[in-house]
Amino acid sequence: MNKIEKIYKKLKEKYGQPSGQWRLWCKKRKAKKEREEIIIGAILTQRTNWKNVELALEKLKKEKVDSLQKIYQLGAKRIAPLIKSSGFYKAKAKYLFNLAKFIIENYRSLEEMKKEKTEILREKLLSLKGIGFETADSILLYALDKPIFVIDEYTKRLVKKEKLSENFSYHHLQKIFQENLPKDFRVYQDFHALIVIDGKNQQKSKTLPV
DNA sequence: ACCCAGGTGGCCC
DNA sequence: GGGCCACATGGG
Repeated sequence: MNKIEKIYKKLKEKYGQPSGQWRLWCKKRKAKKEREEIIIGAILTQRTNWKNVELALEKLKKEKVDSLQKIYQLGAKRIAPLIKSSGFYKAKAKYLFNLAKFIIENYRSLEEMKKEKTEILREKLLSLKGIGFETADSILLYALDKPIFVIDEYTKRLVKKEKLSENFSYHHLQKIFQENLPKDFRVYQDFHALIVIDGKNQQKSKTLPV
């Protein structure tokens, strides 16, 4: 067992079977198992507290804007006021609309989208404005169950802490994780979820008085 | 009153 | 390839 796998095992022992915890942590997002909401959340959470994203998702739900189709119909201008709480809301409204438009016009549904080859899909997502590596990979992994490891701020902190690499470029870190783990989207989903849970846990203990 | 949060694009050198 | 800034809100 390599070092990466050991860390995965350790986190699993510490926090239990992750999917349950993950679901607990982002209840709203996973409870309904709405893949479209995962996609919407992936945009809204950019450089933003998850709490503020939740407020925006609730607002969208309240206004019955609960699908990519609806976002596509409404357009960016009408989406913007609904997602204010997530910050950068004018930009994010455009990004969301563009993404919804891309998916609806090219695939009509996520099931159809899923059939496209992962590498092609990734390229296409990355070509959209507002979708960078992390957002593209989050969509591929969590909304489409593609075996692509997501690198985010928490993952970088883990790499630093465990001294897994000196090179912190996105591509390099992604390569390290993917080469040292079975190519299984469930493993990637669970592991990344655990990294986030552990990261938030560390943050919390850091702010508490000693 | 500050400071931060699960990023991204545009511009500069 | 890397450094810096705008994008904006809600919570500690």
